[in-house]
Amino acid sequence: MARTPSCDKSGMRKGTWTAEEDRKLTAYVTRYGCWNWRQLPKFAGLARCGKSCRLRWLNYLRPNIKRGNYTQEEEEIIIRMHKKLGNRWSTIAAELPGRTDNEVKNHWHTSLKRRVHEQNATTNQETKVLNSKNVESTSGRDHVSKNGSASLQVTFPETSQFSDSTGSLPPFSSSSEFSCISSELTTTSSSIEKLVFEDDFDFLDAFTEHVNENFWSDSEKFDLANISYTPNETVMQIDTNFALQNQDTTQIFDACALSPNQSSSDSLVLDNDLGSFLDANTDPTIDDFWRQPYVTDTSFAAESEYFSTVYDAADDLWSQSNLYDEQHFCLFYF
DNA sequence: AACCGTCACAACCGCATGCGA
DNA sequence: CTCGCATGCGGTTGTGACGGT
Repeated sequence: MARTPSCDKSGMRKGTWTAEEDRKLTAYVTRYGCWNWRQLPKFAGLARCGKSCRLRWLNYLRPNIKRGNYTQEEEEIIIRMHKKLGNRWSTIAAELPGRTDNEVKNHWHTSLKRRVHEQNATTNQETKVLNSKNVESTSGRDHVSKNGSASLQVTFPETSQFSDSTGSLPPFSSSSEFSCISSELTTTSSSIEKLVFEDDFDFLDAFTEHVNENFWSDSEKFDLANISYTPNETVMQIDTNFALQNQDTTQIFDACALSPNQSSSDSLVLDNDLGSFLDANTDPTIDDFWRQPYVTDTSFAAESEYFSTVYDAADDLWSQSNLYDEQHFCLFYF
């Protein structure tokens, strides 16, 4: 599940992220945003490449990441969209709030792919059986039990799915077959008539929207009660225009508090001077995190032309805005 | 207890794409 | 238009967990 930490040629760490690294990355990104992934690890005190930081943030540390087992609805969406789009994992993941493309991809490869394959195999086999029975029987009574009940198995073409026009059927069957049992074959026939064949899984769209609508407001799944966060919006930007235009969206929560930080790995992160910015703010509380004066060793920053530019921009922003008050957090507070 | 195969998933890698200079 | 950089995306790999023998 985890990789053994190692270093590449340039001294960058690779492999499993430690709790300490997670803490540093989370603290930095939630405070300063992902303004430049390549430069970010240097300022965050991480001996990681920017790519690794980005991946770790997007796939694990980012707020509102949904973890744990997939619901049946989620799996149905994945199957439906994969059938429609193929391996476009990011697009598929976009339909599943809180799930990452990496997670969806893994889940597909580890369980859904095989399941779909088995279903298709079953479907093909049943198609053959049904075809042979059709040849043998002219009555259409496929299965008639001793008590008189009839079972009609309908195999759908691979590119089609069914829906119930009455809405009484579940949106998707866990099996590729639909079995309808009735005491009267005529009843069976009328049930079949209710089926609406479609070229795709469009019948699931409404269901999908239903899930999406309720997902973010379900405070029992996530502690969102006091969080104002737009999922598709970068939390913080070192961009004065952005910040000034988005003051209403700048309330933020302390992602440190939400960070899993549950890795059992030993803390192997390489300490360096660049990480010292965190030392003054270890274990901040949700209430006071953004109001704490930001004390850091900026001695290294003077050597960085980029950071100087950022500093100037922040200073300019500071003089123009009132971001640092009870309602908003402070982008920079030196 | 030791070995082995499989599973789950975090993380890496390389290529594609977008964008600004 | 071209180039270089940053980021996004999908394929693949590595590793711990776990169950079976």
